[in-house]
Amino acid sequence: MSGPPERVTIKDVAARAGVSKGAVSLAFNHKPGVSDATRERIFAVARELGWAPSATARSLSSQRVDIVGLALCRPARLLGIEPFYMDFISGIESVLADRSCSLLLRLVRDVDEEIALYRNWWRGRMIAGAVLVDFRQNDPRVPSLQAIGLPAVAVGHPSLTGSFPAVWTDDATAVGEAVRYLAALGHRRIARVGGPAELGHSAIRAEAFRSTVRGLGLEEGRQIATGFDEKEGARATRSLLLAADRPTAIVYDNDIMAVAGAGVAAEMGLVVPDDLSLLAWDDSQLCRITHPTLSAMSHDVHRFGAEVARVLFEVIEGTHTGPHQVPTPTLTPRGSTAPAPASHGRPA
Amino acid sequence: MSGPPERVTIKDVAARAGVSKGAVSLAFNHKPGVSDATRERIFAVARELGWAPSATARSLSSQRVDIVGLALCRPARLLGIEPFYMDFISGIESVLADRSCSLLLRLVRDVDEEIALYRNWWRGRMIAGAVLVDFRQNDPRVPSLQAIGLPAVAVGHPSLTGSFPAVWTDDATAVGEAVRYLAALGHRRIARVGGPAELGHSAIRAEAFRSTVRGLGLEEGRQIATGFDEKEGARATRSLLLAADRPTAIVYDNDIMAVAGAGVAAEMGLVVPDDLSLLAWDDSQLCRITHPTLSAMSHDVHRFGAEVARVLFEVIEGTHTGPHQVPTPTLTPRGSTAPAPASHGRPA
DNA sequence: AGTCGGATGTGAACCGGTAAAGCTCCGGTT
DNA sequence: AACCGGAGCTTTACCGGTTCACATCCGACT
Repeated sequence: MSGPPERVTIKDVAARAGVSKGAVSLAFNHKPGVSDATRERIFAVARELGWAPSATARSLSSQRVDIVGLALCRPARLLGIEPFYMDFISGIESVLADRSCSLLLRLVRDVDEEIALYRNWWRGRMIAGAVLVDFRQNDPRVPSLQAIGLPAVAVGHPSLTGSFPAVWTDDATAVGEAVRYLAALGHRRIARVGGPAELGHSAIRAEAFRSTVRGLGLEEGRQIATGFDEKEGARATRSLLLAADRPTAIVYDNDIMAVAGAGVAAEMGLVVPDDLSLLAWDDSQLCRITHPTLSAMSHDVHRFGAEVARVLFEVIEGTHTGPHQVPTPTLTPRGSTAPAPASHGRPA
Repeated sequence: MSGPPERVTIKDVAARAGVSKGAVSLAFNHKPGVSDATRERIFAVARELGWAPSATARSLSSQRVDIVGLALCRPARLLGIEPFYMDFISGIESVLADRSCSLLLRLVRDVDEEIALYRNWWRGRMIAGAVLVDFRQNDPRVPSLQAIGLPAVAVGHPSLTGSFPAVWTDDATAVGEAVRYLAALGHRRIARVGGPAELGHSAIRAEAFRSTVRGLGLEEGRQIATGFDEKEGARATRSLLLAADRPTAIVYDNDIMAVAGAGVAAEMGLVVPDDLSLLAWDDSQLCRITHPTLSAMSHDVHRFGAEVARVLFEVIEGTHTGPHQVPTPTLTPRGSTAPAPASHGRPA
């Protein structure tokens, strides 16, 4: 009956409005060269026919694309639960939407797959640029992607991101603040459950933790590197709490592990925060649904994403200036941190 | 120095390989018409020059796109924390990746924006099809998107999705199972904290809950509709537990609200599961990081997403057959459900 | 010897836009 | 009267692929 869809093109609009394709193009791109009357007429016809310019054709001829790419490389299981990314993505989107640009998302298994993907996307002119996350030390993406000239913004400390423009938070300072806060509460044995050792920011935080602890003259705090998920967070916590000289406070590298840690504490009969203080990172709703609520190093992740997107556009347009630091995470005390228990208290 | 990027095109490859554009195209699409020797040579040159066909140009001429769209309409705050979507998306991706197809993601504020977005994407030939989620009763997307002929697969009960092919889980049966399980544990006053009333599956679950409770001769169970987030989940739980005849078991419509509910119970001095049983929905890691762990109606969300993607391809290719039901969520008992407390137990 | 047919390619048209040059009026200058 | 400049369009040449009708060559068959 209706046969193939027979979709309407610029030619149909032009014919119906009694003008040339060029005129329609000018009108739709809000360029001078057509009178207001004609412009109106063209729009009316377009509306009537239900026409919108083909993004494909448009970007073929204009050599511009309004899609940016994001590849996420953590295991799906983990991505699902970590609130960080969705919030981050929504921040990116908030900026993209203004420029009616869209986000191409792909979950990949490893860095090689990620590099191959970006290469295909870029060479295939599918994306105008990309957002790179989860930098490791000597990240292989830096040379590979720089070689193909992919415009990209890197989320991570400038020391890790090569010549890609970086957007980052000052994790070192934040870790310092966290430790000083706990020390002020009288804690002298503080541990840290960190992310994977290869991840660049893990190393930065670990080093900051070590130096702050030392600077304050606290006991050398144990640090455990994990895979960022709840299982490893629980295991690390258990290991810390079973040690003879168990810590009175633990700092976590994300909120999932902190929640899991709270579960372990409960399971071992320790009362949070009386017996043990817990401090999460990447504050999200997750920290507020538990009982007690979790103190955290908060972070406006949405805004972070938005800033990343803004910088990406600068890169794409070639107007990029310097590196961009976004506000340092700040401490949000809630129910999971309290003065150290008396027996472990600060010596007079 | 290097001037503009000067990206390599099919013409460069053809010239270098000493053949015509057409030959290169044939070779790259694995079509007959070029000898093996020539094909090899072309591939070698392409590799040498770092060329990949432009997706833009390719889809302009072939009239096909390898991108599918997904618009998510819940508030970002909520999306971030709800593990469901990331898991769902990763399931979709697992199928898309095989066909080297990508996912275009956008977060929207409301249904109108969503409709406008899909319309633009489709008319602009940006996507080959779309995944529609969160159906409401008399969903406005059904007429609007059907009118523009968007190929799409609907996630939701067929009674809600109009003529869009549906992929759904049998929520009614699952709710029945949940209630029967609790009844078997001796609970006679069971409540339910549901999602937004407008959402189609909320209505379906509510009705199934009502009829199962009635069928088993239990007390009429209170049901509260919420906005799906942790605040409302907590509030609803509080309201249920403060009532004179408080329930001995509560069924939640997702896992976030269940976790929040557990927090409220703790805050009110009720011990889960001794005083109160809780049952979550959309089982995710979240249910395993709390203490006690949450019993839940589990659901292979990843596989669900994969099935959705498969059906979408059928729709796009016009080979779609019947509606697709994926396995009904099954009960996964954990630490948050137990026999009803004696004082509320089943009468002899 | 003549022809048929498959394998291997070529060339040009086309997809649906954009961009830049060109053409036409038309009022205002010189 | 000849000239100019700008507003308002039209024409035309791309963009980088795909596709299809048509050339060419070569061995085989009658």
